[in-house]
Amino acid sequence: MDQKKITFADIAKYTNFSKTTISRYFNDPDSLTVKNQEIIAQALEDLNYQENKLAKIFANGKSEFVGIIIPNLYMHYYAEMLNQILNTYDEFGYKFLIFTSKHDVEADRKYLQELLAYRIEGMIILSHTIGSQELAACGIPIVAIEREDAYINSVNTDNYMGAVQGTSLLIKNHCDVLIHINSQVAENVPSYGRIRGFLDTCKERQIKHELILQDLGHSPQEINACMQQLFAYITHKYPNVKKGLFLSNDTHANTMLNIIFRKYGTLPDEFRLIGFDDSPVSGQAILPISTIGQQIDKIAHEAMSLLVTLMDERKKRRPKPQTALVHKNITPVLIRRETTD
Amino acid sequence: MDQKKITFADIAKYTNFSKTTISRYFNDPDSLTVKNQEIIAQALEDLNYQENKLAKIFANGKSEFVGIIIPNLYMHYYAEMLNQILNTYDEFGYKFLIFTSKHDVEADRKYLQELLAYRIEGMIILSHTIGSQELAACGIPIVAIEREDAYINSVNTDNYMGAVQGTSLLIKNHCDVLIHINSQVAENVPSYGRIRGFLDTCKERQIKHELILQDLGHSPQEINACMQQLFAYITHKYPNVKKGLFLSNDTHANTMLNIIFRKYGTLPDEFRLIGFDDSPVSGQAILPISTIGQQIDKIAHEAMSLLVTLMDERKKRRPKPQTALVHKNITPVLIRRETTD
DNA sequence: TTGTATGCGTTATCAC
DNA sequence: GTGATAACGCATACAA
Repeated sequence: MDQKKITFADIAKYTNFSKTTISRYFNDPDSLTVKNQEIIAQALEDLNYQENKLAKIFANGKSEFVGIIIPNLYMHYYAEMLNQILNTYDEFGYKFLIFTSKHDVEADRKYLQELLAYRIEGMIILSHTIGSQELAACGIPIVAIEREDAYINSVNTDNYMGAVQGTSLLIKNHCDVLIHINSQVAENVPSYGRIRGFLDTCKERQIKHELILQDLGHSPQEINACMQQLFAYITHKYPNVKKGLFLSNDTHANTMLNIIFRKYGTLPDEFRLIGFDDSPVSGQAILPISTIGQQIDKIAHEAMSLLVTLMDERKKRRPKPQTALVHKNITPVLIRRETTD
Repeated sequence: MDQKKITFADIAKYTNFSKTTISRYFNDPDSLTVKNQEIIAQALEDLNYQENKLAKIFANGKSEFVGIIIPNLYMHYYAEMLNQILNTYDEFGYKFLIFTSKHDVEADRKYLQELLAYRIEGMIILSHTIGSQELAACGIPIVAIEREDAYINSVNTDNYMGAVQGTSLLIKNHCDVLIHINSQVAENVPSYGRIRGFLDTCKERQIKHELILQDLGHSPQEINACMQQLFAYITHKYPNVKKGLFLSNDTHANTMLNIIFRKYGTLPDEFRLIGFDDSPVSGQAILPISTIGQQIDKIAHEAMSLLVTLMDERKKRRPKPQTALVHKNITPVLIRRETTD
């Protein structure tokens, strides 16, 4: 097909310029006469030149690569986040080298080394395995999204505010008792804010509430079994009162809704329900589920924007080392659908 | 943090070997004495060496990059496919450079050029915008997944077989009339096989059927409106007979199921329903939906496996140009859940 | 088993 | 405005 690639040397020979001039044509065209620009442009056409970014990177040290380590793409949240991050290419021009975490620190460390070997200029991390202190030691700008971030920058959903909004809505719906169902999240993870937001709001408003923290299973079957059991527990413990259920995410909310709906053929007034994430399932449920919508597009953009700032600083002749960490919060939006009034 | 990077030259100086020997330590360690291996290993530790793959790639011309152009990550099918492709890293070692298509030929051409500039060794394409003839002209191995593939290799779901299985199940369920609802897919796209499979099976089994091909909308609202209208049409046209509905995908099937379920509080015996894809929504529906499961993991693995074979061939001293295109089909699996007997 | 010399395709630093 | 030359960090003949 195409034999050996055309290089600046070929173009230089063809045009009787030097390689330097060809290089300048690409990096500082105005330093050439218009006429010579045209000559070179024509030569590029004639020889069918294809630029070699690897050589360019190698020569100037700017890889324009950003590394990503993300837990999986099975969960819509992560898939959409990656989607939005990839979309920043058109604005910032950085390419992404992506690894999915195997929830195994050693494997992730290997991926990290591989990324570093490719001279990534910065990194966005969503995986939880490697501690932020270890990450900070890499010596490149790093931005975390929804994970422990004690020693690195981060952009997160304002989980606390989201929980306050959701809890407040359930209170406005005149629920007698509020129940928050979640798994046992660590306190240093941003999403722990959902629990704090729920508790604070309930206490402040002096409303009866219960916090249920337990393993909710991983497979659909396990989740279903858990929700089934929790439904039995809740209906037995709180009969004849209006129950406001705040689930940790939309998948759990949907599972719970299905259990209730199958039993009553509707969502009885006795139950109000709210999820978290605004994932597709919340809108496609048998009854569209009210939820807290994370602004994934904004989070992705803020993360890349912050990262680009940090990477740019590092490219300067006398880069100031980053002094204070940045932890940015993005406010979520309450989405009222049919499982709340 | 870390000043300038350690290179082979530094290690060579430190150990009194030559750069060549250091290089060999990495690429052919057995050619060194065990003792010298240890000396170098120690030096690597002492100096905290970090390998530079960019330099390596540049020197030997093997980028170990595979390019991907994929429509989006919003649809679960694409997200999971990308997930599975990324997972092949552990087996094949290729890194991926990924772009999401903007459904704009010019934008996609730009991405393609960018990928080529990074000297990708091969490419997996799921985007539809660029014709396969143009892609074939790139001069690198390319494997298509579920798109027009006249001039390039491909790995696809056996859509025809999937449709045959689904249609047969509906027939086995004693449906009086079979209805396939799909959008107007082009005949040169693999998923058109679903339509052929449906029609052929119905004709062969001499069963009453109807093929509904129309724009089904893109937003959840549009889809819901379409399904609502189709439901009215179907119930009016086929009253008092058992209707077997074969929807083009699980999202559509779920929307239709919700409409039926909200109306009757159950899925009446008069309706049997089957979707396509085995996406999460099919299992999380108010009634778990029967569906045709695409073996995304297998497709991804086959695609990479094929691509690796082609890329390897090209690295040989006298590579044979690929003679015949490979078009591989992966059989889907029928998943019987609660919307069929 | 180890070393020398050269090449990979750009950019960067000086010259002119 | 343009050119010669030296990096950049590693791989690979070819020697020894």
